[in-house]
Amino acid sequence: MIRNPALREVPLGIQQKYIIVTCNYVARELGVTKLMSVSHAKEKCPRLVLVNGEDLTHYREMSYKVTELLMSYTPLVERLGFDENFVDVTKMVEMRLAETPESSNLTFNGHVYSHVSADVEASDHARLVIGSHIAAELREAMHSKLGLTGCAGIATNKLLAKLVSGCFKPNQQTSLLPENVNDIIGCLSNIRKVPGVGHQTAKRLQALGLVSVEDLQLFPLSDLVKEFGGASAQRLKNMALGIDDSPVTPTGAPQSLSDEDSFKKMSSTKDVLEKIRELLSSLMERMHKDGRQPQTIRLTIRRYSATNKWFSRESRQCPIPRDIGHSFTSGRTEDVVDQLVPLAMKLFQKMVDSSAAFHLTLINVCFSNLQKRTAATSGKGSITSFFTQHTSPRKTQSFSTQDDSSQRGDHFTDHQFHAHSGISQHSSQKAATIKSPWSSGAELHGFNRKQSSVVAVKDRSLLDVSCSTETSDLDKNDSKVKNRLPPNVDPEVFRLLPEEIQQELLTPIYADLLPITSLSSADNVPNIVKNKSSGSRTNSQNPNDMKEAGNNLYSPESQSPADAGEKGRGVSSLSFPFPGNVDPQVFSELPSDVQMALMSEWKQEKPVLKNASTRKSVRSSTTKDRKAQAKRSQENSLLKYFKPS
DNA sequence: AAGCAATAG
DNA sequence: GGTTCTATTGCTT
Repeated sequence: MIRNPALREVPLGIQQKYIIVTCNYVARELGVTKLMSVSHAKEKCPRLVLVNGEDLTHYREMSYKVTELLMSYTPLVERLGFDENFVDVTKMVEMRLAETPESSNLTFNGHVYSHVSADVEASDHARLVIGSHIAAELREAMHSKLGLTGCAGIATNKLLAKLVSGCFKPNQQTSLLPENVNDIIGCLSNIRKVPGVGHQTAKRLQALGLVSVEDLQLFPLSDLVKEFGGASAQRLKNMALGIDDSPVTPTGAPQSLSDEDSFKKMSSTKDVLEKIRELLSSLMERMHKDGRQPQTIRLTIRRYSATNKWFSRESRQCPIPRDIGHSFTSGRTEDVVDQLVPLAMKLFQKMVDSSAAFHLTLINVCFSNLQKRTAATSGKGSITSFFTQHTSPRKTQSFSTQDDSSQRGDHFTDHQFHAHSGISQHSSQKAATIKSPWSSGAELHGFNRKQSSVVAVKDRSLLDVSCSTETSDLDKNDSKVKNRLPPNVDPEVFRLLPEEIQQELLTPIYADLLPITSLSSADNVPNIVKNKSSGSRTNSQNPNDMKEAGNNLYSPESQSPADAGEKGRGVSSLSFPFPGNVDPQVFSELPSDVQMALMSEWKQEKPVLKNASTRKSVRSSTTKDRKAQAKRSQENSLLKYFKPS
């Protein structure tokens, strides 16, 4: 965050080690790009002002302030990195819709993908329109309360919200209509641009001859299954079609805190010890503010290798002994550090034979398995007290109401309008892939971050807001499955029934007698808005007026999936073990993605369902449990009853 | 539970 | 695609 307005007018670069991880627009105009080496940048722009961005403290803190601000509107906020958030605004949209008169002026706030927004018949997209208004409000709140600008994308699922968020860059927002889904995703020239498809996956796809999204859309699912297994294959295919039923899962407090440093060369045990002590000290300070206690410590290293195979990190971890854990609470952090250093050195020795020569290029120390402290001591408006408080009253909800997931978008801006006529597909794609830029706004700031974000600039943060809007049409296979359960049967109750009874309830014949739950009413599709903020803080903002945001959490409701699945095809031709307790008739009527998931499980490829509820873990359930729960409620607890015994 | 790969910003 | 500094999820043992 650049607090000094004067720096906004000067070419500025954020430096980490010998690299410019990001820079403002002024610098860009002078030829500086992200990830450029400092020496190269200086050649291009001798007057480039450099700011060290290795310490992420302020950036991280601002990042959480953004998430907290969004959570003051709804608990359904999922972080993606430090500068993006997905917000499921389905419920908010429904509430507003219920109280908006038929005749109100419905017009999109911001851009509408591939349309001139004023020309769109907004009444056909009431939910998305409301979602766009909410996104604008969230962006405005970020600006007025935190001094940040950013982008937002409003769509019916996370994948789409993210893709559309980058269409209009600095500080703007864009909504995606269901009829334009294929326009935004189908024309991506490279599959790599699809969120979730990284290098490795792209390589494997390329080996199959698939490069563009369209290639993937047209590729037979059965062939994809051979390469990736059922569950992954279906996920890939769905993504290529713009289908994403993953829920916006509240992130909550972080599950681990780590600190690392990279260097050209470290080859003495003494240096290693000093570095470990340094990393532990700063980590302890963070842990102290967090208020929780780690139960596990992990040390990671990266060794130099001539074969430029920078990759691979190696790590060793171990539990933190009880007694040390105790001094955590009361003790001064430096005392704890003194006790942890030898522990960490033991881990180091497990990986490196210090009697021989070694050459490290990075050391990372991580605290994980974070446990809440006993009530008395926590307190203070720390970040985590905010997140941990509501750990959960999340009740799983019943199927029939489905609300679901949303997506996100990014960009903030004050709205605008637009004019532009068709957005060129190509250019928009490009923007989308670049993604996270913080764009700085034109007027207020100037920082822009793009992909790698990291950084240093503390000010900026971003968020994605997702909201839901209309759904309609996609028939969701999920809905069909859900509909197999009598509407008045609570799924949680259902799963407690004896298996035979369950089977009976699921028998097609029986199912046909059941009333179809109301849902398919066309309007249940969720929308998602995603928001990204970019940041620079406007100048006179008072950074400390956040007070405790914490307490206004609403009790979360579970979400349900929103999108449609795709028509499955020849799943039955595959050979796989068919568990005896499964009725083939029932199986054949399941949506293809569910069939795939089950088959994967039977084949033990990719278990789709994780450990079912039987975990009585002592540890406070946090994000993970919440995710599992969200997923369960979304995936339909029916699946587990098909597991082979 | 430990370690690592993949993905992300 | 890699650079930096994180963080999460899901595999495999």
